[in-house]
Amino acid sequence: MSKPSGMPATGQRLARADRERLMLQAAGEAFATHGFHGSSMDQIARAAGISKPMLYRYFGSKEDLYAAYLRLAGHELIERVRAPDTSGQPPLARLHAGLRAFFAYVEEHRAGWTVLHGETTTPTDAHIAQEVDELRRRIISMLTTLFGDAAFAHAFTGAAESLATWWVNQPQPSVEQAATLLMNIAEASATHDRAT
Amino acid sequence: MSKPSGMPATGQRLARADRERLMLQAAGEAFATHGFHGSSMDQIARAAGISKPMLYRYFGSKEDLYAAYLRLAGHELIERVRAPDTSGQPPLARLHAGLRAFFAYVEEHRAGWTVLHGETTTPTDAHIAQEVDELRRRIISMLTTLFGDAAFAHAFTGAAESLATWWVNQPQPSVEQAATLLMNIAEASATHDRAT
Amino acid sequence: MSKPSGMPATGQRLARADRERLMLQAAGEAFATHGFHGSSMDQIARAAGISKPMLYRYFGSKEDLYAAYLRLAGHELIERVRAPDTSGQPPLARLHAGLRAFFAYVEEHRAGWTVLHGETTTPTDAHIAQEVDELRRRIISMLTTLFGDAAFAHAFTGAAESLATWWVNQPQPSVEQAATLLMNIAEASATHDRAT
Amino acid sequence: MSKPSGMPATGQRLARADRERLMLQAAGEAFATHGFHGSSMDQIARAAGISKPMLYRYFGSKEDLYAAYLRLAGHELIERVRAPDTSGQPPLARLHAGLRAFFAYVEEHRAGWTVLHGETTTPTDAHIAQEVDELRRRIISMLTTLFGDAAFAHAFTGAAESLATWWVNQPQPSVEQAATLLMNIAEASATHDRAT
DNA sequence: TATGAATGAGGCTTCATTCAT
DNA sequence: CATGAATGAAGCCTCATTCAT
Repeated sequence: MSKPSGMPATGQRLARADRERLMLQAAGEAFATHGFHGSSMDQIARAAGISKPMLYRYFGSKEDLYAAYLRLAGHELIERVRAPDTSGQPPLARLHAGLRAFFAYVEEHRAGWTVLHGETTTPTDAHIAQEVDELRRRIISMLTTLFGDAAFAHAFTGAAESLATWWVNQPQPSVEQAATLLMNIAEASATHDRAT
Repeated sequence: MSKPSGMPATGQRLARADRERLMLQAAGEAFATHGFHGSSMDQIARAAGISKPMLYRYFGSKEDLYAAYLRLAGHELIERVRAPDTSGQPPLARLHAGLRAFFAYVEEHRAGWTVLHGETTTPTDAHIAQEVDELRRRIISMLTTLFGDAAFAHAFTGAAESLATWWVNQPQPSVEQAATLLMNIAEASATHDRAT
Repeated sequence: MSKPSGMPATGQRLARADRERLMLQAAGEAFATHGFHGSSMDQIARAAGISKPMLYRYFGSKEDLYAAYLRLAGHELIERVRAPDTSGQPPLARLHAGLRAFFAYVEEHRAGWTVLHGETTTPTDAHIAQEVDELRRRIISMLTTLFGDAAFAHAFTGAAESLATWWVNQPQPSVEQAATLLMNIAEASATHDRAT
Repeated sequence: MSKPSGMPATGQRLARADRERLMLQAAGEAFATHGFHGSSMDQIARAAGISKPMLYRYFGSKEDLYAAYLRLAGHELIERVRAPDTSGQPPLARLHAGLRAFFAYVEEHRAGWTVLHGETTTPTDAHIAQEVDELRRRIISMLTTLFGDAAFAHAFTGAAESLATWWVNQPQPSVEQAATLLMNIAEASATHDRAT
């Protein structure tokens, strides 16, 4: 019952939360690397160091496991983007902070981003696609308000996504540079629009 | 073997090219709708109105069929983008023409675009991913030359892709508007850069 | 390779009907011996000398295979009982003929009878139970008309079933004796009832 | 271990016998409702309000649990049939009493009867089948002695079983009527036989 | 004692792929 | 050339059974 302190049991018994985290991480890695269909429950279980039935006990089915991972990644991304306290700052400053947070998330959770992004373009499950779409829509909706143009919001989002995916594989990715690049687009367009 | 001219035989014998086109179209439709793993050779064969062994005789394997479709779509896209004779015009005018051609392609070949775009983010096969990447790289490389900035080129490409995917599902998509939006970004950024 | 004559191909290719018959026979043997849950599709396929996917191509699922076998057995039983031309004969004579036919069927198709009888008392599938029940109900309904007593009809049916199941395992089962025994019950009861 | 008297402890500790009874009842309900294969140890444990390892500690395995329940039901049935003191009465009077007791048992222990009857036709386990057969054989043997005809004894037993199973689902089942019906068969046959 | 947590083994099902006609 | 028929391999999922607390 009592454990040394702070650390999960060394044996096979882990606290539910720890186990779950482990499984999700293994699953995420697999999904990001081989895609949903390319990952087998056997592989994932082995990678997580547990047996298949555990996956089913915790998540119910392969699709549910996928959904759980996607939801986790989505929440983490949102958490991250929301974290910086930008209340009271002008819109573009808030955008800048959001972009920095976004790129930071992508850098730290490459698997999460890969799966999220993949789901955006090649939905695996209708039920899930909706949820991911919802996430993306929320972001785009915010940008639409900011820019006053839905089409531009979509373009801008795509720019961020594409840039993130490429940039994270660069030798020396710098969050600041990526964010700044997008800020330039945002500002320039704003200026341009006003000018036109 | 070869037929006199123009019209295919009325019987079962179709010119190899015609038959191939048929299969590829059916395959593309399936891949775009259900994804690679969601499409079975049985379905595709039935949709193409031929038997499964035919598919194998013509394409060798499911992955090769997929690759063939991808290559076809890629070629058509490139053809399209290259078609307008813009020699002698200034770079931005050429870009504008290219964007118009790109959006026109997406509008006309939704399946092709869906598969191409999907493959961009969720590679099905390492071997194939490379080829699609090659295609994308060529485009991005052109843009890099044009803009003088690889990162911006990636962002711009993502903007175009994302915009295309969203825009093609709009009630009244207008090629001109979409192209113009992106031109604004390109010009604004150019201006902005110079200003900064 | 070459076939004697009049006989289906000795190789792997059999006419659909022949194959189907073979599979059903193997399945019936298995179901009768180990029950539905005790029989695996692997076993059945092996016993039928074919591969598992064939079973699925022909029958769709394990339950459907079971249903198909049950239906076949049921039809054969009914065919058999209906076969003797007893039109114009008195009811008891017709009953006698029916009983003879029933026992003959049980003797010749032990597996079929075992599965049919088993399904009567321990339904495997609700959907199927209904069908088998329907069969039994038809028989009981006829007997009810004949005897003018539903309860007696049920008792009589049970007597026949139980007798059949036991009798078929006797060293020298004689259809005639079994049928006669039941006729005695039928006649005696009729007599008795009238007397009471 | 043993508790002072009469009432079980209020805590978790139940007398072994009580606990066992509880488990067997839950198991019987499950087996009667979903069959042997349709009942999972998880379900049974949950229904009994205890944990799975308890089931294993008490009964060893699923089959043993099943066997235990079958044995219990068998014993209860026999107890019941033997209970009426019919010593010194004529054989048919004893038969009548036995039938009444049998139908009463079926009415009160539907689950027990369902499982017993099911096992008669679709044996779950060879080892168990033998035991149930033994039970049935004892009854049939008695009847054989009574009627002087093994075949008739089997038929009669089947009649009783079938009648019982049907009759217990009737709106107003009456033990007396069911028993009387079978007595008629018995007497009539006796009369008939003598007459023939 | 009593249990939540964990697993080995096996079953159903589906494909991509290939014979044999 | 064209195809219906056939299969090996693999994946998802469940369950009886057992640790380790």
